[in-house]
Amino acid sequence: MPKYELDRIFQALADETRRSMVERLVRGPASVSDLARPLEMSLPAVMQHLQVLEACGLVRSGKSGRVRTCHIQPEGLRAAQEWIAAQRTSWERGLDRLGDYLAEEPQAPDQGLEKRSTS
Amino acid sequence: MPKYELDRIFQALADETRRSMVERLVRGPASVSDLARPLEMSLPAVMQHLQVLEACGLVRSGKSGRVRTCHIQPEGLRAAQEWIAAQRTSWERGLDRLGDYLAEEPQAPDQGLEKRSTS
DNA sequence: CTCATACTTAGGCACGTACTTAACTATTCC
DNA sequence: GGAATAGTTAAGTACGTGCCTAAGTATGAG
Repeated sequence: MPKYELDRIFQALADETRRSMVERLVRGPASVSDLARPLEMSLPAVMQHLQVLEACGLVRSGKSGRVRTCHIQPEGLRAAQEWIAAQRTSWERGLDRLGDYLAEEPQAPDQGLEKRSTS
Repeated sequence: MPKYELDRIFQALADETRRSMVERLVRGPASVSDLARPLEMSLPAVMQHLQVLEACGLVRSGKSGRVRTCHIQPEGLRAAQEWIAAQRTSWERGLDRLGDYLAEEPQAPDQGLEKRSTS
């Protein structure tokens, strides 16, 4: 799991066309033409989006005859979701600590753990 | 919730610097200088990343005196996480259907619901 | 063999992104 | 008031992204 994997995964998901390709592929495998049909753009453009999705590991594909069949690889989605979940958890822990602080010390506004411009 | 919000949110998260700013901000508010200190880049560069995070609604900030204090706005993280969760759910439903299919019709390989090249 | 299908490659263009340095504005401290 | 602090604006550069058209390759059908 290389360090810049999340860069590439989020980058891949940052495009409506590629998200719609993912939305299609979670329902089952599809050929390149299947993916291209609803997308008002040229086939080479679809191929490029597909390459982005493959480069970050979200999609895999293999060729059989003249048809390339694509299927999703859900591991990358899980990694992205987990990063977001970790941030939201951390944020909620912060709210809890704030709650504790307000509950425990309603009249002793402690100060001294904060940022002091160390420069 | 405009249609291209997810574009901007995923785009914002597709950068290690901005993710590290989010990781900092989920632990509590911070000034621009606080955000910049661990980031080996100029202050204007940090400002630009901050603007990206604000433009997609992940962060808000306000100025008091000469200090701008930034804090996270978790709504966007939730929206991104939910899109991913929906795809993963859809994918898992597909696995379930496949399991049902294999369990119900182990010797009658039904065909006819699949993609037929309609072109 | 011949033709249509299903990609694939190459090249090019417009625009976007991630920085930089230099110069400027507002606040706070002495 | 004058200097340090915190942030902001402007302009420029290098590289990345998302499309296109045109021309190619490989496979399947007749």
